[in-house]
Amino acid sequence: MSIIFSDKIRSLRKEKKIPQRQLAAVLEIDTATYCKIEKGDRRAKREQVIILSDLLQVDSKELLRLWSADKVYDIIAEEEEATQILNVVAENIIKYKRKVAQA
Amino acid sequence: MSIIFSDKIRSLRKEKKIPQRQLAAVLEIDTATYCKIEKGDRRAKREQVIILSDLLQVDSKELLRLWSADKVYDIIAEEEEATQILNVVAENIIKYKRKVAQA
DNA sequence: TTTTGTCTTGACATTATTTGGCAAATATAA
DNA sequence: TTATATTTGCCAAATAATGTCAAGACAAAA
Repeated sequence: MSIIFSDKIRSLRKEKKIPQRQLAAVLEIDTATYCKIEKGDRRAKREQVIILSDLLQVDSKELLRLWSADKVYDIIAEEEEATQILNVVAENIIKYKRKVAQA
Repeated sequence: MSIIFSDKIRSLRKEKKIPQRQLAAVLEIDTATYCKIEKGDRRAKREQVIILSDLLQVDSKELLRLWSADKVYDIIAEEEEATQILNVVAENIIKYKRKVAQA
């Protein structure tokens, strides 16, 4: 798994000197589970990311961006044409936006 | 589900006037399953994409690119910051490449 | 309209993947 | 050492994805 997201929350947590236990408690999950999230072994849930952004005092949009990026990265990391794939996606997002604008 | 990939194979198939039944046979799946792949209800497997590129006489790299793009699109389509997410991913790909180059 | 072949859909069982917790192990700090 | 924090392996439960069957829809031709 990728570490784009997990690296970020780990460094933020250490910065603020909060133990995993404490964040895990608020998220209502086991410490072990939280640990795995921070190591990139488990994926946080969307709502958890939002709660975390609050606890770690960081913009939730930024954290969600990294969280999504992580998922994308996992898909294309092994592909040789990773960058081209991103281009294809970008094109299609634009295409879709046009469609929506028309409607 | 997204249609970046499915639209492509559908138009190629129609161009060549091949019935779904025939492609399904080579892929050793049910016609219904193939239909769903072409409608974007089911995901083709990697090997199936390669077989398809052969049957449809198209570069397998191109088809795989669309196939991957589809998966990525599904993840970020609902996100408001879709484009920014792609940027984050692109940055991290570059970062990783640097690391590999160093090693 | 009926027939024929093609395509599509929904429901379902099967399989694969992901999840969270527990307990034990390891690391770090006091 | 003792206490606290983090990590790991393993399991069961939950969730998601897959493929098939059977039935329906659709289109072209007879």
